[in-house]
Amino acid sequence: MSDDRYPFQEVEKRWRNWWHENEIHDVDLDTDEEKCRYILVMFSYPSSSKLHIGHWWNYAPTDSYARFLRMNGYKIFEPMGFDSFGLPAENYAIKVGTHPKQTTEESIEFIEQQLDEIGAMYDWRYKVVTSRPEYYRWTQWLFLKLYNHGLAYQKEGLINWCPSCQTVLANEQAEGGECERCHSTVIQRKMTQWYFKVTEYADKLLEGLDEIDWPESTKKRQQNWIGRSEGANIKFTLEKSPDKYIETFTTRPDTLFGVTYVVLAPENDLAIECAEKYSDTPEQLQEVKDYIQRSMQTNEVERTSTTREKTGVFTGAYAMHPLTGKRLPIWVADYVLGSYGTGAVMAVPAHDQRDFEFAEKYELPIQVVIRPMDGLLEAEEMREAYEGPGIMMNSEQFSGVRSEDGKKVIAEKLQKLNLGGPEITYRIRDWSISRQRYWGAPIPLVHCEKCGAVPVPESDLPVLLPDEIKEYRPKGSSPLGALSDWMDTTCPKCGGQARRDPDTMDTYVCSSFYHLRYLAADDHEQPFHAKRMKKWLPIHTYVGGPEHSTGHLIYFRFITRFLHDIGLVPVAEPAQRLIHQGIITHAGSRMSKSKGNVVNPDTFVANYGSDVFRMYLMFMGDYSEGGDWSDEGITGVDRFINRIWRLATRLDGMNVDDTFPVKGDYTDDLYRTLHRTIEAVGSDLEGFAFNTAISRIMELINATYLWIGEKEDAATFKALGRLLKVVARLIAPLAPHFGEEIWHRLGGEGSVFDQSWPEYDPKAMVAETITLIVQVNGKVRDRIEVPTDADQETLKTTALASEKIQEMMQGKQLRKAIVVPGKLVNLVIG
RNA sequence: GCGAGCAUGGCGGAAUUGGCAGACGCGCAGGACUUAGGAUCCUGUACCUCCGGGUGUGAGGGUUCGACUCCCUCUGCUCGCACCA
Repeated sequence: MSDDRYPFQEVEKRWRNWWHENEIHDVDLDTDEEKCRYILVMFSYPSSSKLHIGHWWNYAPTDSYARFLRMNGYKIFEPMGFDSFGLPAENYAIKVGTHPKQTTEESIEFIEQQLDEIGAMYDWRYKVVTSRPEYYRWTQWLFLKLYNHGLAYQKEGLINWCPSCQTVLANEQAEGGECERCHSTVIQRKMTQWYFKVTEYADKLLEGLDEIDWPESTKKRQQNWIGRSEGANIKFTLEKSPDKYIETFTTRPDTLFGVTYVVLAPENDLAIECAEKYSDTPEQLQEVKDYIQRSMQTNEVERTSTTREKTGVFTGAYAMHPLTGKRLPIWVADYVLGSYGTGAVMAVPAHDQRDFEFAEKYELPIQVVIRPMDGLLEAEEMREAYEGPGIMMNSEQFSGVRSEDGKKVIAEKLQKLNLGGPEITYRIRDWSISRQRYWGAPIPLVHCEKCGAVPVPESDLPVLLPDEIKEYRPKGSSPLGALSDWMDTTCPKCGGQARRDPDTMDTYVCSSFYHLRYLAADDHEQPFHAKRMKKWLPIHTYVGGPEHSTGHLIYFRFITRFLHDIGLVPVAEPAQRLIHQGIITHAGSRMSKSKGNVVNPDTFVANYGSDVFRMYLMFMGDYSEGGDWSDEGITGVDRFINRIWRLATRLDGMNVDDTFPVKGDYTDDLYRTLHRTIEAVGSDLEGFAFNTAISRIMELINATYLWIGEKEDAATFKALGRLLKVVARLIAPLAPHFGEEIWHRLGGEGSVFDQSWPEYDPKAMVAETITLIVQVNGKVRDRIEVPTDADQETLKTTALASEKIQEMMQGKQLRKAIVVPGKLVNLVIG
């Protein structure tokens, strides 16, 4: 390593210390400043003590963006904290055989140091750590608020159970029937659990999507996840017990006359009841029981596979058609889900493919009631269901009505008969939040024999998670349940004997309000800080992975809206703009230990420095698309930094004034490039286009090298110094230590991050001449220098006057000339 | 199965939204400096070529004076959703 190399080790350490000592990153949350922006990146969970490349990819560019805004005159709040409760932290503790509190606190300390190495502007005075009592006190407070507003409730129901993690999972954590953490197959279990009524907010969450600047794909995913369906609720009374009925939900009430049977989900308790009490053929009971037993054991993935052949059994009972009174056999089949709608459907084989397949298999009748607008439909000739719109037929007085209108009319008719009516159903389920694990916020509730479930009074919060626990490993029920000292308590209502709720809360509860808590992290008296929220919310830009689209990003919108509705938070939507980071691959595939292609940031930070490492990450590709890591590629950024370094060190000992570069001191070309670069870097950074921002600065430096050549005179150096002072500001957000170093080396006063972003002059970006492209029949044939302000006619005649063009025109006719001012002339000849 | 996105040199990737394809970087080649160069600086680098030019943005077609960009068909990859009634 030669002497003139940029000494990043010393420089980076020096500036980090200087920033800390001079409180450069401290933000005054109570400022009166108007221009304030809250920039947030999703916090990390300390599952070990090392930052991986994904963390860098997430945090460094976000920080660069925040620094850029700061230089544009904004006060920036860019906090960081730790999502330290939950499975990753706990599993790590179990792996190393140490108490989770200890491993978590140690990890946090290490990670904090490593985060510091990134050189981000975090103001650690506003750190949140979700596993500390001063934080989870408010997690519990939130639970009580939801409880008091009727949005937290307890019920027995089927839940997702991960046999390996030994805990309940929310639907969002068990997508595809797999545990989000360990990828074990999730099984269904009946348990009593606490739920938050996110379903109550389904419509509000959908509507809110229109107001926010989030990726369309993410909005779509949330829409699908919430899954709003408009339709009707229809009741089918039981033949043998007319006061009882089966409730179904359908989006196609217009097909009601085509119902030929009714299907119950195996989970529906009516199934056994029908077979037991209302069956014509009671001997089938055992068969029904066996079927239900079997399908309950089938796992979710298998059961919901679309390719699987449908199965079912007849219960022996019949229901009555609400309008015709016809007898309809009641079946049990597992293609009907217990968790959606009412857990029962009216089957219309002619107009629903699933019912069609089932009817074919079990030889149930197919009744056509909708015909296409311009055709006929015969049941005997059908190969598949007709699911399109059309005209109602075989539907008594409704025949001839268009199916779209029929939906409404039928639903209204049923409402009059008190046999149903219009209904909206959602796919989203209430959020189950009880976890049978140790490392989480205890649910602030006690169970009293006399009074039932009683919330812990707010003044008694936090309900501390006991440290003294021998066995915190999961065992199927909460480890806290075995701590009788902790479990036994008195009822806050009657003072009698009571037991605590042994479960802890899902960590998504912790992260559902952390963005609000950051703003009051120094305040231990109240959960939120009204004045600061008014100033700083909503989050201007929120950065995190797309994998949180239907988890955290729904919960944190839900909780923010809830708190807004009860008047505690000034905004309904937490984040105005959302940006997803892409995935960093290596050698073309995702990094994983098993593939052995994991890139360790520490190695590269040690060899090239934090700035070069973060800048190469940003240079690799589009932020939202990610990029492919290359061990060789990083040398390009390293060279680039050193090229600037060598220019700057030429000026050592020289006094550089603060004058902005003056036109005549450079070649016109370089001067123009300077202004163009300032403009482009600014707009690129605003749009998170770090890769092109960096390449622009590279171009400027390349042009500077060509301009300076061997020149060493004082005037040139003076001009170079002024130019580099602009470069220092341009590069500072991307390479903070380096930017600060260059700034000071050139005699800059104060932190470079307190300087204003350089201004460009639009006039200076325009050259006096442009290269006119002359095309013949769409192909480039000549390039001519012309004055920038030449009018269309001049451009045309200039093009026609070209020798090359004259040659090509020999014996041909000019048919048309398209002139694009400032760009090209296309001559159509033939 | 349904839906979305993507496909550009040896490689990572640009392209002001219909107007010079390949910016910037890696790699490679040549030159300069040098005891030396795996440092640095400069030049070149899509492909073919009879040196006139011709061909090129996954494949095929279309719209247009003009298409990486818009439309249709197909192929491949990535990611969602997946019996939601």
